[in-house]
Amino acid sequence: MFELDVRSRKPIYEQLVERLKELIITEVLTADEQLPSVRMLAQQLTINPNTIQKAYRELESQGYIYSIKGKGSFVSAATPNLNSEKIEKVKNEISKLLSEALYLGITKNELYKLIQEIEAAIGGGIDDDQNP
Amino acid sequence: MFELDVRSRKPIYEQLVERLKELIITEVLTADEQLPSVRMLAQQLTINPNTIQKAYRELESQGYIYSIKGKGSFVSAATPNLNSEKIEKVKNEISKLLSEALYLGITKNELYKLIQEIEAAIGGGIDDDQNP
Amino acid sequence: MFELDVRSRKPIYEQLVERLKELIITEVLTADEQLPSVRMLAQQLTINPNTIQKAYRELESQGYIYSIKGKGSFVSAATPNLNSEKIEKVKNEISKLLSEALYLGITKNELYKLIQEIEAAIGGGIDDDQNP
Amino acid sequence: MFELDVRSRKPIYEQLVERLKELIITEVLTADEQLPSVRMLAQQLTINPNTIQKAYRELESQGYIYSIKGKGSFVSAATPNLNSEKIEKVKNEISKLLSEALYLGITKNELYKLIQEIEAAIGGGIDDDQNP
DNA sequence: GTGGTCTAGACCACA
DNA sequence: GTGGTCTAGACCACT
Repeated sequence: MFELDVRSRKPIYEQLVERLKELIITEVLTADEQLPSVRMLAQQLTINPNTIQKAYRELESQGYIYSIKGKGSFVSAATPNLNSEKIEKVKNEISKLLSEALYLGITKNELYKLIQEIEAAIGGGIDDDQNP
Repeated sequence: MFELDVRSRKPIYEQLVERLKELIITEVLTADEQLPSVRMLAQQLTINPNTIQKAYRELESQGYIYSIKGKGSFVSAATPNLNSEKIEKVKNEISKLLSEALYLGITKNELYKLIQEIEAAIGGGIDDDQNP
Repeated sequence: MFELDVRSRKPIYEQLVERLKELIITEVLTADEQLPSVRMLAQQLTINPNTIQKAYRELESQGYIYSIKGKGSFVSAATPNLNSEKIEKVKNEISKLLSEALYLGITKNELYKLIQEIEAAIGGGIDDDQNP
Repeated sequence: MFELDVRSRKPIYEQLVERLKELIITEVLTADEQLPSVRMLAQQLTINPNTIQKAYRELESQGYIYSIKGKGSFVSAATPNLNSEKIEKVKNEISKLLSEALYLGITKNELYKLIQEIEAAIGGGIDDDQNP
């Protein structure tokens, strides 16, 4: 479920954050569902509990999960901390990657298809703007 | 020409790599054009020459530029290291960002518009599949 | 009557303390009124009795309630542990929060309004210096 | 400059965050000023560097400072990450404290005076809404 | 049992 | 030199 690459340049805790975000966004993990405990996950992945906690803390500050002392960590319901600043940042990142993609020879059609696929993967559970 | 943000979390050498990629992709820097020398650029940007060199090395390994000992660094002709592996990687990154964007509430239409804009900025120079 | 947010970072017992203080301050709970028993409240809120007890102990040590063995817990008559030390502490906390508020862009007028509102909610029962 | 209470219930790193916020808000530390390095401060306060870093990281995620690998940590220019959600939260905290203050016998006038003082301490450097 | 804090000490990446 | 990541292990607070 969590494939970590300990050799990667990307820090382990960031990989964890990414992976968990993904699971939350695709609703594999649903609202208020309990996440594996810090210690258990640490044992399972054979990494240090502190590293897990760092990931969980980051996810919490980004609004994806919430942690309660003595009880555990849980998935937040929908919308994370969304301020327009963050949205701009994401758009900007996408722009850069898209232009690189086009330069590398990925066609517009492929990109459109990509969006469709992603929407299909997520959209299922949520009412989207498909019926304006 | 090179606006570096010393406050950014992103390492300066990475910013340089990104910016130069951008200039190459948008064909502001054209094939076989000579890049400013490491020393000159370092002096101009008042940053450490090692940092410039690291950026150039990175661009070379990604296939965007090539260096000739004793002469300098030059822009590669179009298509950099075009292995399918890299394309997959970029697609993957885009997927992640797109799904996060949708989760954050950015609409499909906005994403389509983004693609259009980017294509407009680049498109002229590259043959795309716009007329299938 | 007691709306606890199990998702909050704030420990449940602290939420209880806060809520009970509020009820006492706004005189919903009046002097010498009996508080619900630890067990009843625990059952009603479906939380651990130890948690309730911890809250009651805290309120007692702060002078808001008093407990009589074998009889129960009761609201103290007005003025809790009114030592100047505590007043200084509260003032200090307020100062910090106010300066952060101003820094975040909340205007003085908003703060004044806040004070007015709170006084309106409480004021009736306490003699204030509103007519100097 | 930094008076830490290692015995306090409040975690050391939180005390640090508070204190640094205070220094930034009151403009003792000004925009783009360099903070003491993680290691230096750790040595000076005789606490573990990780603890300092935790504080710095928290301040960064709240938008008060920014850190650059290899260079140091610096005070952000003015406005931190201000979303309306956070403002509401601060207002709420203030409300609670104010009502407790009034209950403890602090008068409205004292509170007004407190606001004036704080404004004086901060306002000096910034143009406030005193001239509408 | 849960999460959270802190330390000591190692090693990496950046400038 | 700077910040950043990670580990091993201790101890605390909450339920």
